[in-house]
Amino acid sequence: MMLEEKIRPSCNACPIRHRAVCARCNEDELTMLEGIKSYKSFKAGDPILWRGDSLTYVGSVVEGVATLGKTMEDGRMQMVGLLLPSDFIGRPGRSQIEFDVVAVTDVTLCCFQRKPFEELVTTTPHVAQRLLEMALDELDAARDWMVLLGRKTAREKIATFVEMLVRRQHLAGEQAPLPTLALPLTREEIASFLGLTLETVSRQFGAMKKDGILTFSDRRQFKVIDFDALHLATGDDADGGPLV
Amino acid sequence: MMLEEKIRPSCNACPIRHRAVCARCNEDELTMLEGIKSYKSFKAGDPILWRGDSLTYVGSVVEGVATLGKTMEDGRMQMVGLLLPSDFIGRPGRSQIEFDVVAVTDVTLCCFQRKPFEELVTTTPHVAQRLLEMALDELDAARDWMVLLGRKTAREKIATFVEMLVRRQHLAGEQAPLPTLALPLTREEIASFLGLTLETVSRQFGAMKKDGILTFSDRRQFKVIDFDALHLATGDDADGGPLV
DNA sequence: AAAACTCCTTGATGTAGATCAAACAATGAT
DNA sequence: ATCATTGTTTGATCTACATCAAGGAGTTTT
Repeated sequence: MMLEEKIRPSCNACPIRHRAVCARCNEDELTMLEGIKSYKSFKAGDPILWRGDSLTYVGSVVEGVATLGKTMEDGRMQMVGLLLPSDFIGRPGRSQIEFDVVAVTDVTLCCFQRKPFEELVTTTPHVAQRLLEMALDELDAARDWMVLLGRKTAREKIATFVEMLVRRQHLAGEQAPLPTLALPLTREEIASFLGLTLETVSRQFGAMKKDGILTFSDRRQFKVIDFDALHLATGDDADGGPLV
Repeated sequence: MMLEEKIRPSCNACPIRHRAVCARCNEDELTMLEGIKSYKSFKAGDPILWRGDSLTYVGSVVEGVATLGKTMEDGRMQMVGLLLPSDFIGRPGRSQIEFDVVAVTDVTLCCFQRKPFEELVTTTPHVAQRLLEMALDELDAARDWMVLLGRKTAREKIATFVEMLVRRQHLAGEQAPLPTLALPLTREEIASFLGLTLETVSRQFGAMKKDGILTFSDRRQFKVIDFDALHLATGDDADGGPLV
Protein backbone atom coordinates (compact mmCIF):
# COMPACT_ATOMS: atom_id res chain seq x y z
CA MET A 1 0.00 0.00 0.00
CA MET A 2 2.68 2.43 1.05
CA LEU A 3 4.67 1.24 -1.93
CA GLU A 4 2.18 2.24 -4.58
CA GLU A 5 1.79 5.64 -3.06
CA LYS A 6 5.50 6.27 -3.20
CA ILE A 7 5.85 5.11 -6.78
CA ARG A 8 2.83 6.90 -8.20
CA PRO A 9 1.67 9.73 -6.02
CA SER A 10 -1.36 10.15 -8.24
CA CYS A 11 -2.61 6.83 -6.89
CA ASN A 12 -3.42 8.57 -3.64
CA ALA A 13 -6.48 9.98 -5.27
CA CYS A 14 -7.53 6.61 -6.61
CA PRO A 15 -9.66 4.38 -4.43
CA ILE A 16 -8.00 1.35 -5.90
CA ARG A 17 -4.33 2.24 -5.51
CA HIS A 18 -3.52 -0.08 -8.34
CA ARG A 19 -0.28 0.83 -10.03
CA ALA A 20 -1.30 -0.80 -13.27
CA VAL A 21 -4.32 1.14 -14.20
CA CYS A 22 -5.31 4.00 -11.95
CA ALA A 23 -2.74 6.62 -12.86
CA ARG A 24 -4.74 8.27 -15.60
CA CYS A 25 -8.22 6.81 -15.16
CA ASN A 26 -11.18 9.16 -15.18
CA GLU A 27 -14.12 8.95 -12.78
CA ASP A 28 -16.18 6.59 -14.93
CA GLU A 29 -13.27 4.19 -15.32
CA LEU A 30 -12.50 4.23 -11.60
CA THR A 31 -16.11 3.49 -10.74
CA MET A 32 -16.12 0.64 -13.19
CA LEU A 33 -12.89 -0.78 -11.76
CA GLU A 34 -14.22 -0.41 -8.24
CA GLY A 35 -17.18 -2.56 -9.25
CA ILE A 36 -15.13 -5.51 -10.47
CA LYS A 37 -12.50 -5.30 -7.74
CA SER A 38 -12.02 -7.67 -4.82
CA TYR A 39 -9.26 -8.48 -2.38
CA LYS A 40 -8.09 -12.05 -1.91
CA SER A 41 -5.81 -13.45 0.76
CA PHE A 42 -3.54 -16.46 0.81
CA LYS A 43 -1.59 -18.11 3.60
CA ALA A 44 2.15 -18.70 3.31
CA GLY A 45 2.67 -21.82 1.23
CA ASP A 46 -0.71 -21.70 -0.51
CA PRO A 47 -0.79 -22.13 -4.26
CA ILE A 48 -2.41 -19.08 -5.85
CA LEU A 49 -2.61 -20.35 -9.41
CA TRP A 50 -1.55 -23.61 -10.94
CA ARG A 51 -0.16 -24.04 -14.43
CA GLY A 52 -3.06 -24.51 -16.83
CA ASP A 53 -5.59 -22.96 -14.46
CA SER A 54 -8.14 -20.83 -16.20
CA LEU A 55 -7.71 -17.19 -15.33
CA THR A 56 -10.92 -15.66 -14.08
CA TYR A 57 -9.06 -12.83 -12.36
CA VAL A 58 -6.09 -10.59 -12.99
CA GLY A 59 -4.62 -8.40 -10.31
CA SER A 60 -1.59 -7.32 -8.39
CA VAL A 61 0.17 -8.02 -5.14
CA VAL A 62 -0.80 -5.62 -2.36
CA GLU A 63 1.12 -7.27 0.44
CA GLY A 64 3.44 -10.24 0.80
CA VAL A 65 5.68 -12.19 -1.56
CA ALA A 66 4.75 -14.76 -4.18
CA THR A 67 6.81 -16.73 -6.69
CA LEU A 68 6.25 -17.59 -10.32
CA GLY A 69 7.77 -20.86 -11.45
CA LYS A 70 7.62 -24.05 -13.43
CA THR A 71 8.21 -27.61 -12.29
CA MET A 72 9.49 -30.24 -14.70
CA GLU A 73 8.04 -33.73 -14.78
CA ASP A 74 10.85 -35.20 -12.72
CA GLY A 75 10.59 -32.52 -10.05
CA ARG A 76 13.29 -30.11 -11.14
CA MET A 77 11.94 -26.64 -10.48
CA GLN A 78 12.86 -23.20 -11.79
CA MET A 79 11.49 -19.97 -10.47
CA VAL A 80 11.05 -17.41 -13.23
CA GLY A 81 9.86 -14.46 -11.22
CA LEU A 82 9.49 -12.99 -7.77
CA LEU A 83 6.23 -11.14 -7.17
CA LEU A 84 6.53 -8.29 -4.68
CA PRO A 85 3.95 -5.63 -3.81
CA SER A 86 2.80 -3.72 -6.91
CA ASP A 87 3.70 -6.59 -9.28
CA PHE A 88 1.00 -7.67 -11.67
CA ILE A 89 -0.38 -11.22 -12.00
CA GLY A 90 -2.20 -12.60 -15.00
CA ARG A 91 -2.44 -11.64 -18.61
CA PRO A 92 -5.33 -9.84 -20.19
CA GLY A 93 -6.17 -11.65 -23.41
CA ARG A 94 -5.12 -15.04 -22.11
CA SER A 95 -7.47 -17.49 -20.52
CA GLN A 96 -4.77 -19.74 -19.09
CA ILE A 97 -1.63 -19.23 -17.10
CA GLU A 98 1.63 -20.95 -18.10
CA PHE A 99 3.35 -20.96 -14.71
CA ASP A 100 2.63 -21.78 -11.09
CA VAL A 101 2.08 -18.89 -8.66
CA VAL A 102 2.70 -19.68 -4.99
CA ALA A 103 2.46 -17.51 -1.90
CA VAL A 104 5.72 -17.70 0.07
CA THR A 105 4.52 -15.36 2.80
CA ASP A 106 0.94 -14.40 3.59
CA VAL A 107 -0.26 -12.58 0.51
CA THR A 108 -3.02 -10.12 -0.27
CA LEU A 109 -3.99 -9.58 -3.87
CA CYS A 110 -6.13 -6.88 -5.40
CA CYS A 111 -8.06 -8.67 -8.14
CA PHE A 112 -10.24 -7.64 -11.05
CA GLN A 113 -12.54 -9.97 -12.93
CA ARG A 114 -10.69 -10.75 -16.13
CA LYS A 115 -13.51 -10.40 -18.65
CA PRO A 116 -14.68 -6.90 -17.70
CA PHE A 117 -11.07 -5.89 -17.18
CA GLU A 118 -10.33 -6.90 -20.75
CA GLU A 119 -13.26 -4.77 -21.87
CA LEU A 120 -11.56 -1.83 -20.26
CA VAL A 121 -8.27 -2.67 -21.97
CA THR A 122 -10.03 -2.82 -25.33
CA THR A 123 -11.70 0.52 -24.98
CA THR A 124 -9.14 2.51 -23.02
CA PRO A 125 -5.84 3.18 -24.80
CA HIS A 126 -3.96 4.37 -21.73
CA VAL A 127 -4.69 1.18 -19.83
CA ALA A 128 -3.46 -1.00 -22.68
CA GLN A 129 -0.44 1.25 -22.95
CA ARG A 130 0.35 1.03 -19.26
CA LEU A 131 0.05 -2.75 -19.35
CA LEU A 132 2.33 -2.86 -22.39
CA GLU A 133 4.89 -0.77 -20.56
CA MET A 134 4.76 -3.15 -17.60
CA ALA A 135 5.04 -6.21 -19.82
CA LEU A 136 8.11 -4.73 -21.53
CA ASP A 137 9.70 -4.03 -18.14
CA GLU A 138 9.11 -7.61 -17.13
CA LEU A 139 10.52 -8.80 -20.42
CA ASP A 140 13.73 -6.85 -19.85
CA ALA A 141 13.97 -8.26 -16.35
CA ALA A 142 13.39 -11.80 -17.62
CA ARG A 143 16.12 -11.37 -20.22
CA ASP A 144 18.57 -10.02 -17.67
CA TRP A 145 17.77 -13.05 -15.57
CA MET A 146 18.55 -15.26 -18.57
CA VAL A 147 22.05 -13.77 -18.62
CA LEU A 148 22.34 -14.59 -14.93
CA LEU A 149 21.15 -18.18 -15.39
CA GLY A 150 23.21 -18.86 -18.48
CA ARG A 151 26.52 -17.19 -17.70
CA LYS A 152 26.98 -16.12 -14.11
CA THR A 153 28.91 -17.97 -11.41
CA ALA A 154 27.24 -18.98 -8.14
CA ARG A 155 28.77 -16.02 -6.33
CA GLU A 156 27.68 -13.58 -9.03
CA LYS A 157 24.17 -15.01 -8.92
CA ILE A 158 23.89 -14.51 -5.16
CA ALA A 159 25.31 -10.99 -5.35
CA THR A 160 22.90 -10.07 -8.14
CA PHE A 161 19.99 -11.49 -6.19
CA VAL A 162 20.88 -9.54 -3.05
CA GLU A 163 21.38 -6.35 -5.03
CA MET A 164 17.96 -6.80 -6.61
CA LEU A 165 16.37 -7.25 -3.17
CA VAL A 166 18.08 -4.10 -1.93
CA ARG A 167 16.89 -2.15 -4.93
CA ARG A 168 13.32 -3.35 -4.64
CA GLN A 169 13.06 -2.80 -0.90
CA HIS A 170 14.78 0.57 -1.11
CA LEU A 171 11.87 2.00 -3.08
CA ALA A 172 9.63 1.29 -0.15
CA GLY A 173 11.70 2.55 2.75
CA GLU A 174 13.74 5.72 2.96
CA GLN A 175 17.40 6.20 2.13
CA ALA A 176 18.64 4.99 5.51
CA PRO A 177 22.29 4.04 5.03
CA LEU A 178 22.34 0.53 6.50
CA PRO A 179 18.81 -0.81 6.76
CA THR A 180 18.25 -4.37 7.86
CA LEU A 181 16.60 -6.26 5.05
CA ALA A 182 14.32 -9.25 5.14
CA LEU A 183 15.18 -12.29 3.08
CA PRO A 184 11.69 -13.35 2.07
CA LEU A 185 12.75 -16.75 0.71
CA THR A 186 14.30 -19.92 2.12
CA ARG A 187 17.69 -21.10 0.86
CA GLU A 188 15.90 -23.64 -1.26
CA GLU A 189 13.64 -21.03 -2.83
CA ILE A 190 16.61 -18.77 -3.53
CA ALA A 191 18.36 -21.74 -5.11
CA SER A 192 15.45 -22.43 -7.41
CA PHE A 193 15.41 -18.78 -8.43
CA LEU A 194 19.13 -18.80 -9.26
CA GLY A 195 19.49 -22.21 -10.90
CA LEU A 196 21.55 -23.53 -7.98
CA THR A 197 21.14 -25.97 -5.09
CA LEU A 198 20.37 -24.91 -1.56
CA GLU A 199 23.81 -26.07 -0.37
CA THR A 200 25.56 -23.81 -2.85
CA VAL A 201 23.40 -20.87 -1.80
CA SER A 202 24.27 -21.50 1.84
CA ARG A 203 27.98 -21.75 1.10
CA GLN A 204 28.00 -18.55 -0.96
CA PHE A 205 26.19 -16.62 1.77
CA GLY A 206 28.82 -17.96 4.15
CA ALA A 207 31.61 -16.76 1.87
CA MET A 208 30.12 -13.27 1.50
CA LYS A 209 29.75 -13.06 5.27
CA LYS A 210 33.41 -14.02 5.67
CA ASP A 211 34.38 -11.42 3.05
CA GLY A 212 32.65 -8.68 5.01
CA ILE A 213 30.00 -7.95 2.40
CA LEU A 214 26.97 -9.08 4.38
CA THR A 215 26.03 -9.72 8.02
CA PHE A 216 23.16 -11.86 9.18
CA SER A 217 21.43 -11.13 12.47
CA ASP A 218 19.00 -13.93 11.85
CA ARG A 219 18.96 -16.45 9.01
CA ARG A 220 16.32 -14.34 7.33
CA GLN A 221 17.49 -10.89 8.31
CA PHE A 222 20.63 -9.29 6.91
CA LYS A 223 22.50 -6.05 6.25
CA VAL A 224 24.71 -5.09 3.36
CA ILE A 225 27.97 -3.78 4.79
CA ASP A 226 29.90 -3.12 1.59
CA PHE A 227 27.71 -2.04 -1.32
CA ASP A 228 30.63 -1.52 -3.67
CA ALA A 229 32.00 -4.98 -3.08
CA LEU A 230 28.49 -6.35 -3.52
CA HIS A 231 28.07 -4.66 -6.85
CA LEU A 232 31.52 -5.73 -7.94
CA ALA A 233 30.58 -9.31 -7.14
CA THR A 234 27.54 -9.20 -9.42
CA GLY A 235 29.64 -9.19 -12.58
CA ASP A 236 27.48 -6.38 -14.00
CA ASP A 237 29.04 -3.25 -15.40
CA ALA A 238 29.56 -0.02 -13.53
CA ASP A 239 26.26 1.70 -14.24
CA GLY A 240 24.26 -1.36 -13.24
CA GLY A 241 21.37 -2.02 -15.58
CA PRO A 242 17.83 -2.45 -14.21
CA LEU A 243 17.04 -5.90 -12.85
CA VAL A 244 13.45 -6.67 -11.83
CA MET B 1 6.55 -12.33 -46.56
CA MET B 2 4.90 -15.64 -47.20
CA LEU B 3 5.04 -16.18 -43.48
CA GLU B 4 2.95 -13.20 -42.47
CA GLU B 5 0.32 -14.07 -45.03
CA LYS B 6 0.02 -17.58 -43.63
CA ILE B 7 -0.26 -16.42 -40.06
CA ARG B 8 -2.73 -13.59 -40.60
CA PRO B 9 -4.61 -13.88 -43.86
CA SER B 10 -6.08 -10.46 -43.28
CA CYS B 11 -2.63 -9.02 -43.84
CA ASN B 12 -3.01 -9.73 -47.52
CA ALA B 13 -5.14 -6.65 -47.80
CA CYS B 14 -2.62 -4.55 -45.95
CA PRO B 15 0.15 -2.89 -47.91
CA ILE B 16 2.47 -3.25 -44.97
CA ARG B 17 2.06 -6.94 -44.20
CA HIS B 18 3.16 -6.23 -40.70
CA ARG B 19 1.95 -8.81 -38.27
CA ALA B 20 2.09 -6.43 -35.35
CA VAL B 21 -0.30 -3.76 -36.39
CA CYS B 22 -2.12 -4.24 -39.64
CA ALA B 23 -4.68 -6.87 -38.74
CA ARG B 24 -7.43 -4.46 -37.74
CA CYS B 25 -6.20 -1.12 -39.03
CA ASN B 26 -8.58 1.10 -40.96
CA GLU B 27 -7.67 3.03 -44.11
CA ASP B 28 -6.49 6.14 -42.30
CA GLU B 29 -4.25 4.15 -40.03
CA LEU B 30 -2.78 2.18 -42.91
CA THR B 31 -2.03 5.35 -44.85
CA MET B 32 -0.37 6.81 -41.81
CA LEU B 33 1.74 3.68 -41.28
CA GLU B 34 2.68 3.63 -44.94
CA GLY B 35 4.02 7.15 -44.55
CA ILE B 36 6.41 6.34 -41.70
CA LYS B 37 7.50 2.98 -43.07
CA SER B 38 10.85 2.09 -44.58
CA TYR B 39 12.79 -1.09 -45.29
CA LYS B 40 16.33 -1.51 -44.05
CA SER B 41 18.85 -4.18 -44.96
CA PHE B 42 21.79 -5.58 -43.06
CA LYS B 43 24.57 -7.94 -44.12
CA ALA B 44 25.32 -11.11 -42.18
CA GLY B 45 27.39 -10.16 -39.15
CA ASP B 46 26.30 -6.52 -39.07
CA PRO B 47 25.21 -5.07 -35.76
CA ILE B 48 21.65 -3.77 -36.07
CA LEU B 49 21.40 -2.10 -32.68
CA TRP B 50 23.86 -1.79 -29.85
CA ARG B 51 22.98 -1.76 -26.18
CA GLY B 52 22.24 1.80 -25.13
CA ASP B 53 21.54 2.94 -28.70
CA SER B 54 18.71 5.37 -28.94
CA LEU B 55 15.75 3.86 -30.71
CA THR B 56 14.59 6.00 -33.58
CA TYR B 57 12.82 3.09 -35.23
CA VAL B 58 10.78 0.09 -34.27
CA GLY B 59 9.95 -2.67 -36.72
CA SER B 60 9.96 -6.32 -37.51
CA VAL B 61 12.04 -8.88 -39.33
CA VAL B 62 10.86 -9.50 -42.89
CA GLU B 63 13.64 -11.81 -43.96
CA GLY B 64 16.69 -13.38 -42.35
CA VAL B 65 17.72 -14.17 -38.81
CA ALA B 66 18.98 -11.87 -36.07
CA THR B 67 19.93 -12.44 -32.46
CA LEU B 68 19.23 -10.51 -29.30
CA GLY B 69 21.88 -10.76 -26.62
CA LYS B 70 24.00 -9.21 -23.93
CA THR B 71 27.77 -9.33 -23.46
CA MET B 72 29.29 -9.06 -20.00
CA GLU B 73 32.33 -6.90 -19.33
CA ASP B 74 34.73 -9.83 -19.47
CA GLY B 75 33.34 -11.12 -22.75
CA ARG B 76 30.92 -13.77 -21.54
CA MET B 77 27.90 -13.57 -23.81
CA GLN B 78 24.31 -14.76 -23.49
CA MET B 79 21.78 -14.69 -26.27
CA VAL B 80 18.31 -13.94 -24.95
CA GLY B 81 16.30 -14.22 -28.13
CA LEU B 82 16.31 -15.38 -31.72
CA LEU B 83 14.59 -13.03 -34.14
CA LEU B 84 12.98 -14.78 -37.09
CA PRO B 85 10.68 -13.32 -39.76
CA SER B 86 7.61 -11.66 -38.21
CA ASP B 87 9.37 -11.02 -34.89
CA PHE B 88 9.21 -7.49 -33.55
CA ILE B 89 12.21 -5.33 -32.64
CA GLY B 90 12.13 -2.34 -30.34
CA ARG B 91 9.80 -1.10 -27.66
CA PRO B 92 7.30 1.65 -28.08
CA GLY B 93 7.62 3.91 -25.05
CA ARG B 94 11.32 3.31 -24.60
CA SER B 95 14.00 5.47 -26.08
CA GLN B 96 16.83 3.02 -25.47
CA ILE B 97 17.41 -0.63 -26.10
CA GLU B 98 18.82 -2.89 -23.37
CA PHE B 99 20.34 -5.60 -25.57
CA ASP B 100 22.46 -5.99 -28.69
CA VAL B 101 20.73 -6.95 -31.93
CA VAL B 102 22.97 -8.59 -34.55
CA ALA B 103 22.19 -9.91 -38.03
CA VAL B 104 23.41 -13.50 -38.32
CA THR B 105 22.26 -13.87 -41.92
CA ASP B 106 21.39 -11.08 -44.35
CA VAL B 107 18.41 -9.36 -42.80
CA THR B 108 15.63 -7.13 -44.07
CA LEU B 109 13.62 -5.15 -41.56
CA CYS B 110 10.37 -3.28 -42.00
CA CYS B 111 10.78 -0.18 -39.84
CA PHE B 112 8.50 2.56 -38.55
CA GLN B 113 9.72 5.83 -37.08
CA ARG B 114 9.32 5.40 -33.37
CA LYS B 115 7.78 8.73 -32.45
CA PRO B 116 4.83 8.71 -34.89
CA PHE B 117 4.41 5.00 -34.23
CA GLU B 118 4.00 5.76 -30.55
CA GLU B 119 1.38 8.34 -31.46
CA LEU B 120 -0.55 5.56 -33.15
CA VAL B 121 -0.18 3.33 -30.09
CA THR B 122 -1.50 6.12 -27.88
CA THR B 123 -4.57 6.78 -29.93
CA THR B 124 -5.42 3.33 -31.25
CA PRO B 125 -6.46 0.75 -28.65
CA HIS B 126 -6.21 -2.27 -30.92
CA VAL B 127 -2.59 -1.53 -31.79
CA ALA B 128 -1.60 -1.22 -28.15
CA GLN B 129 -3.54 -4.39 -27.47
CA ARG B 130 -1.81 -6.31 -30.23
CA LEU B 131 1.58 -5.16 -29.02
CA LEU B 132 0.66 -6.20 -25.49
CA GLU B 133 -0.30 -9.63 -26.73
CA MET B 134 3.02 -9.97 -28.52
CA ALA B 135 4.96 -8.79 -25.48
CA LEU B 136 3.19 -11.35 -23.30
CA ASP B 137 4.03 -14.11 -25.79
CA GLU B 138 7.66 -13.09 -25.70
CA LEU B 139 7.53 -13.01 -21.92
CA ASP B 140 6.24 -16.58 -21.79
CA ALA B 141 8.95 -17.65 -24.20
CA ALA B 142 11.64 -15.88 -22.17
CA ARG B 143 10.43 -17.61 -19.02
CA ASP B 144 10.41 -21.01 -20.66
CA TRP B 145 13.96 -20.29 -21.74
CA MET B 146 14.81 -19.48 -18.12
CA VAL B 147 13.73 -23.01 -17.19
CA LEU B 148 15.98 -24.33 -19.93
CA LEU B 149 18.98 -22.26 -18.80
CA GLY B 150 18.51 -22.92 -15.10
CA ARG B 151 17.59 -26.59 -15.02
CA LYS B 152 18.08 -28.49 -18.25
CA THR B 153 21.03 -30.72 -19.16
CA ALA B 154 23.11 -30.07 -22.27
CA ARG B 155 21.24 -32.77 -24.19
CA GLU B 156 17.85 -31.41 -23.14
CA LYS B 157 18.92 -27.94 -24.17
CA ILE B 158 19.94 -29.07 -27.64
CA ALA B 159 16.76 -31.10 -28.10
CA THR B 160 14.62 -28.16 -26.99
CA PHE B 161 16.44 -25.84 -29.35
CA VAL B 162 15.99 -28.17 -32.32
CA GLU B 163 12.32 -28.67 -31.49
CA MET B 164 11.83 -24.91 -31.39
CA LEU B 165 13.47 -24.53 -34.79
CA VAL B 166 11.22 -27.23 -36.21
CA ARG B 167 8.15 -25.57 -34.78
CA ARG B 168 9.05 -22.13 -36.05
CA GLN B 169 10.02 -23.28 -39.53
CA HIS B 170 6.99 -25.53 -39.79
CA LEU B 171 4.64 -22.56 -39.73
CA ALA B 172 6.20 -21.32 -42.91
CA GLY B 173 6.35 -24.53 -44.98
CA GLU B 174 3.69 -27.16 -45.38
CA GLN B 175 3.28 -30.36 -43.37
CA ALA B 176 5.87 -32.33 -45.32
CA PRO B 177 6.88 -35.29 -43.16
CA LEU B 178 10.67 -35.02 -43.24
CA PRO B 179 11.74 -31.59 -44.44
CA THR B 180 15.38 -30.64 -44.41
CA LEU B 181 15.86 -27.74 -42.05
CA ALA B 182 18.46 -25.01 -42.03
CA LEU B 183 20.49 -24.40 -38.91
CA PRO B 184 20.75 -20.62 -39.08
CA LEU B 185 23.41 -20.37 -36.37
CA THR B 186 26.99 -21.52 -35.88
CA ARG B 187 27.84 -23.91 -33.06
CA GLU B 188 29.18 -20.98 -31.11
CA GLU B 189 25.97 -18.99 -31.56
CA ILE B 190 23.88 -21.97 -30.52
CA ALA B 191 26.10 -22.36 -27.48
CA SER B 192 25.57 -18.76 -26.46
CA PHE B 193 21.83 -19.23 -26.83
CA LEU B 194 21.83 -22.32 -24.63
CA GLY B 195 24.31 -21.32 -21.95
CA LEU B 196 26.85 -23.91 -23.15
CA THR B 197 30.20 -23.95 -24.93
CA LEU B 198 30.59 -24.67 -28.62
CA GLU B 199 32.39 -27.94 -27.89
CA THR B 200 29.49 -29.22 -25.82
CA VAL B 201 27.05 -28.28 -28.57
CA SER B 202 29.14 -30.15 -31.11
CA ARG B 203 29.39 -33.25 -28.92
CA GLN B 204 25.65 -33.29 -28.23
CA PHE B 205 24.81 -33.00 -31.92
CA GLY B 206 27.19 -35.90 -32.45
CA ALA B 207 25.42 -37.96 -29.80
CA MET B 208 21.98 -37.27 -31.25
CA LYS B 209 23.25 -38.26 -34.68
CA LYS B 210 24.58 -41.51 -33.24
CA ASP B 211 21.25 -42.10 -31.48
CA GLY B 212 19.38 -41.83 -34.77
CA ILE B 213 17.43 -38.71 -33.84
CA LEU B 214 19.01 -36.34 -36.37
CA THR B 215 20.97 -36.56 -39.63
CA PHE B 216 23.16 -33.86 -41.08
CA SER B 217 23.66 -33.57 -44.83
CA ASP B 218 25.78 -30.52 -44.31
CA ARG B 219 26.96 -28.93 -41.07
CA ARG B 220 24.16 -26.42 -41.38
CA GLN B 221 21.46 -28.62 -42.92
CA PHE B 222 19.70 -31.37 -41.01
CA LYS B 223 16.63 -33.59 -40.77
CA VAL B 224 14.78 -34.83 -37.74
CA ILE B 225 14.41 -38.62 -38.08
CA ASP B 226 12.71 -39.44 -34.80
CA PHE B 227 10.37 -36.70 -33.56
CA ASP B 228 9.20 -38.70 -30.56
CA ALA B 229 12.72 -39.35 -29.36
CA LEU B 230 13.51 -35.68 -29.94
CA HIS B 231 10.58 -34.56 -27.83
CA LEU B 232 11.42 -37.08 -25.16
CA ALA B 233 14.94 -35.69 -25.03
CA THR B 234 13.68 -32.17 -24.34
CA GLY B 235 12.59 -33.02 -20.81
CA ASP B 236 9.27 -31.23 -21.42
CA ASP B 237 5.99 -32.90 -20.64
CA ALA B 238 3.80 -34.72 -23.11
CA ASP B 239 1.66 -31.84 -24.31
CA GLY B 240 4.67 -29.65 -25.01
CA GLY B 241 4.09 -26.06 -23.96
CA PRO B 242 4.75 -23.23 -26.39
CA LEU B 243 8.38 -22.22 -26.73
CA VAL B 244 9.21 -19.12 -28.82
C1' DA C 1 47.25 -24.68 -55.77
C1' DA C 2 48.89 -22.92 -51.67
C1' DA C 3 47.99 -20.13 -47.96
C1' DA C 4 44.87 -18.23 -44.68
C1' DC C 5 40.45 -18.09 -42.84
C1' DT C 6 36.50 -19.69 -40.31
C1' DC C 7 33.97 -23.28 -38.50
C1' DC C 8 33.73 -27.80 -36.64
C1' DT C 9 35.17 -32.15 -34.41
C1' DT C 10 37.50 -34.96 -31.15
C1' DG C 11 40.54 -35.97 -27.23
C1' DA C 12 42.66 -35.10 -22.57
C1' DT C 13 42.28 -32.81 -18.35
C1' DG C 14 40.33 -29.67 -14.82
C1' DT C 15 36.79 -27.70 -11.82
C1' DA C 16 32.53 -25.40 -10.20
C1' DG C 17 28.90 -26.81 -8.40
C1' DA C 18 25.88 -31.07 -7.67
C1' DT C 19 25.02 -34.85 -4.81
C1' DC C 20 25.29 -37.50 -0.69
C1' DA C 21 25.51 -37.39 4.22
C1' DA C 22 25.40 -35.89 8.90
C1' DA C 23 24.70 -32.80 12.41
C1' DC C 24 22.85 -28.37 14.14
C1' DA C 25 19.39 -24.67 15.07
C1' DA C 26 14.77 -22.84 15.69
C1' DT C 27 9.99 -23.60 16.10
C1' DG C 28 6.00 -25.78 17.39
C1' DA C 29 3.37 -29.82 19.25
C1' DT C 30 2.45 -33.12 23.01
C1' DA D 1 10.91 -30.95 29.07
C1' DT D 2 10.86 -34.03 25.03
C1' DC D 3 10.06 -35.00 20.48
C1' DA D 4 9.08 -33.79 15.62
C1' DT D 5 9.56 -30.95 11.95
C1' DT D 6 11.61 -27.75 8.96
C1' DG D 7 15.34 -25.01 7.54
C1' DT D 8 20.37 -24.44 7.57
C1' DT D 9 25.25 -25.38 7.75
C1' DT D 10 29.28 -27.95 6.79
C1' DG D 11 32.08 -31.79 5.04
C1' DA D 12 33.35 -35.50 1.54
C1' DT D 13 32.88 -37.08 -2.91
C1' DC D 14 31.33 -37.13 -7.68
C1' DT D 15 30.30 -35.56 -12.33
C1' DA D 16 28.64 -32.82 -16.20
C1' DC D 17 30.38 -29.61 -18.51
C1' DA D 18 34.24 -26.20 -19.23
C1' DT D 19 38.73 -25.54 -20.65
C1' DC D 20 42.80 -26.52 -23.15
C1' DA D 21 44.72 -28.43 -27.27
C1' DA D 22 45.25 -30.21 -31.84
C1' DG D 23 43.77 -31.54 -36.16
C1' DG D 24 40.20 -31.72 -40.21
C1' DA D 25 37.09 -29.73 -43.65
C1' DG D 26 35.11 -26.06 -46.20
C1' DT D 27 35.70 -21.37 -48.05
C1' DT D 28 37.92 -17.39 -49.74
C1' DT D 29 42.23 -14.95 -50.89
C1' DT D 30 46.44 -14.52 -53.40
